[in-house]
Amino acid sequence: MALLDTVVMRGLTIQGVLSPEDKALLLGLELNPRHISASEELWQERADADLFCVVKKGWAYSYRNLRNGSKQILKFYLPGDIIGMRDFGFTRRLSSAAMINNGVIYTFSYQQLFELFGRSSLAVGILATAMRQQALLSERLIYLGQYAAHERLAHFLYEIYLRLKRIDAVQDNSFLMPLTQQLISDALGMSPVHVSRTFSMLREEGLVIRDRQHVNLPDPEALARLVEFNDSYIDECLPLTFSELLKASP
Amino acid sequence: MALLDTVVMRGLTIQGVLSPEDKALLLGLELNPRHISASEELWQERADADLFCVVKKGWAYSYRNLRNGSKQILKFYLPGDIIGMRDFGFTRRLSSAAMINNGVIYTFSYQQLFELFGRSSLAVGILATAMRQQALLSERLIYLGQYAAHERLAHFLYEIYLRLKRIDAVQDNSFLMPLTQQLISDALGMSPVHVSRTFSMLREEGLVIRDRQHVNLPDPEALARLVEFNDSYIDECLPLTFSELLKASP
DNA sequence: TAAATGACTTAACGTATGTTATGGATAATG
DNA sequence: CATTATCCATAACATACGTTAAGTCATTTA
Repeated sequence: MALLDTVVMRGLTIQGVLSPEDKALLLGLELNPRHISASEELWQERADADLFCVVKKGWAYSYRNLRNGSKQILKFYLPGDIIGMRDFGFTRRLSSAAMINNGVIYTFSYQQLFELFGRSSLAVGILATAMRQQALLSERLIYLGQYAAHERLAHFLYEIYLRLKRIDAVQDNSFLMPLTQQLISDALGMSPVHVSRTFSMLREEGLVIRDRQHVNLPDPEALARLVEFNDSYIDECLPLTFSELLKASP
Repeated sequence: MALLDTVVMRGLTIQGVLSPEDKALLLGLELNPRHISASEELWQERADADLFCVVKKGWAYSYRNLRNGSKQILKFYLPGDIIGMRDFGFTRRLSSAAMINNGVIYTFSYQQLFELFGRSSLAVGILATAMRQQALLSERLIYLGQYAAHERLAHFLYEIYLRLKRIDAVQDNSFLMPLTQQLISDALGMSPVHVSRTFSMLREEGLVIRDRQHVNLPDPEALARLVEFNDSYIDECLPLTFSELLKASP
């Protein structure tokens, strides 16, 4: 019932691509229906990520509480939607989730999902990559939604800095960034003129020194303090539980 | 070399969870290095989605051109990043992609990715679900970045409308939406007061009638025309090529 | 029934950001 | 070398949106 009710599984079923064994697998999953009352939390940010749910009844949403007191909602979940796939491939939740009104959900452990993959480490790795990309995207969404121009630009530069550092393209806190201010403005949802203004601001505060494509961050940690940087989404390792499972399998 | 260079594969390798066969599989992939010059396009929105790439050298970006002449950049790609996973599970590209400076990429067909999954239809289905979720998120990012309040709200309402229609929760263009304006404001990145103002605007234009949780869209198509609604990301079927492949396999 | 609470509307005012314009520096082109 | 285009900085002005506040209506609680 439950997992088969979800949108994609329905798509697969309709097209007849699910083998009888696959269907049996899905139908054989343990069903744990939970009744949740309005505004009750399913989990909090940073909690252990070990399960996902299918909404049977009611609306839910996932969100991030921000330092400045505001919050950004990432998604509303309607009946049939899957909550919590986002965190597959991470050890901890990247966002909180809560019911909006009274409802019913079915929960499934990541381990069950894992077994659906036939313990193929490649498939798991690819899904985890995809989820990490999504985490980057979510982070940008949060910044577009909730922060002012200078915070968005600071966050952007710090993200680029971290990603370049991972591939050894940063030396002495300097790196090459082949982007025009026009491109940056198209990414951050602001006008090119305001990107220029904002760069000037950051320069005056001694946070960013830039000459054409050469960018220097005199004090990256100061930038990181200015923005609310969630470094967990950069982390590149699969949860330990996964590697244990994979190693244990034939 | 190429796929193994990517971030997650590196993670898997380090943790020793990739079996020798998996590694052989990855190493055995055909390598098609392509030299791409600055600002050359990799593909355009709505082109056939049949491959993804790994960036070896240079920067690239994916973006959407919008009706109002602006564009929203979804992501910058640095060496080691994978471009084009986003569209796995769709028949056509949801966004364009282009190089920023001169560079080199390796291309892989979705078919190759497909075979890495051992043709497990479940694994493919789950990845496709995940990619569809990501598409929804991208769409929201685009709206947060580029559109004014009334367009964001209109887009939001139309998305909810479509999603509810799919689960038969719309009757006579009316549905129940258990959201406060506070929640909507947290989702759309605007103040609750401005959500109210914007609802008034849409009401005066005869686009949205609302009484508490009851929402009526007298003319959904008019709403859809107001916003630039990309309905391809709602479509729930796997590309036909995939189901053919799956059916053909044992 | 009265009081209190929460959701919403509308108004007044302030501000961050968009828009348009101009000039200067650098790079590309003939 | 001259010319042209591109990128960037800064200024003046316009506006969409945030903030604060006050008032209405419905719902809950006493």
